[in-house]
Amino acid sequence: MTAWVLHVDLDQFIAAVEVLRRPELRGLPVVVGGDGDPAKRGVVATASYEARAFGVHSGLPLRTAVRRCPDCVFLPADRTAYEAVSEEVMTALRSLGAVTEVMGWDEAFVAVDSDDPESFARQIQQRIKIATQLDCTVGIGENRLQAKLATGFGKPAGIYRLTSQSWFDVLGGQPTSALWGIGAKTAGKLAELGIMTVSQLATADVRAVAARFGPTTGPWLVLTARGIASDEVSGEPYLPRSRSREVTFQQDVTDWNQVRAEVLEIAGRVTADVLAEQRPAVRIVVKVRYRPFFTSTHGVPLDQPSSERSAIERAALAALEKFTDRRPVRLLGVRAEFAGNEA
DNA sequence: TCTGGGGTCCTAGGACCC
DNA sequence: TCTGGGGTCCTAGGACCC
Repeated sequence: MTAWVLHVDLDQFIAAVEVLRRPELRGLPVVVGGDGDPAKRGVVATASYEARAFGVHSGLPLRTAVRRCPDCVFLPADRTAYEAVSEEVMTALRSLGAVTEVMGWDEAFVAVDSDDPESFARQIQQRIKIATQLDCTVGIGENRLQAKLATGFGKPAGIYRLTSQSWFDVLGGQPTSALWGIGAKTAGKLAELGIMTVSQLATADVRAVAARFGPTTGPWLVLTARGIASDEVSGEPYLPRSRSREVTFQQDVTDWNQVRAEVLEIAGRVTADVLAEQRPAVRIVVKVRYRPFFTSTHGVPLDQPSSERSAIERAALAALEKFTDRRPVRLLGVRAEFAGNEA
């Protein structure tokens, strides 16, 4: 028996949920995001494969998406619906009895001891399909990193195994940004060091990378390129570190009295989230995004841990007072932070 | 005709203490 | 007298991910 990590990833989850409850959309280019009006500020949350053929992808501004695909069906994001289906998916997954760590609405890691992990992966796909009619892809690896990256090679609806044996054959020549946790910025900095590919990063001088990225991140980058990572899958309940709410205004807010009023409104919603969490907040952070797109944050600790609306509102206003710039505001956010998890 | 919303983790720099 | 060095905590920002 060998210990494997499986990464389960639902295929175009949000679009698939929408098609499920509106079967007439099947086969059409569907774009979900914002409140469904592509003339407004907002970005694409998910695009169906048909919509992707028009160059529409997640993160794309809705206004750009509608220009690229005027015939796409635009739908509002419906968190409640996705959370409900996600719950069904994860329940089906857990019913197989393996340790399962949920990573979001549409992703989970599963720990499996088996000589035939592909067989277990097929069971996962069948169980989820029966429970929800949804397709998923399963990546198989010796650790979380390998499993996570394997999934990308199995889509859609497939199974793919990536191990230390095959790691460099599959990924060695790929750009460093193909790795989980390396984005455009880090790839750019690595390129300045002459490191372009996964193989080059894997064989790079750790000290040189650490000098550029710090004593924790540097060695982590090199290990990641070698396919080395934790194989731990936690079945413990998830404890959030923070809860936040934010709003992008359709028109920038210029009146600072209105800014204060909006912060109070958002703080009220955050309070509800904190109460639902049944753990007191210890710090409140306010985020302001000014026109055109400059973002800044300021926070204040609470005098004592609290879930009281008045305390959270007071702290949010105190944090807001730290902002001296009165330029027009396009986004406001309020975040409540919980105490760290003591072992 | 720009650039959502909800999260996590790491780093750098200043404050503060001995 | 013109200034050390280490450690820790806090804050703001950066980067990444779904």
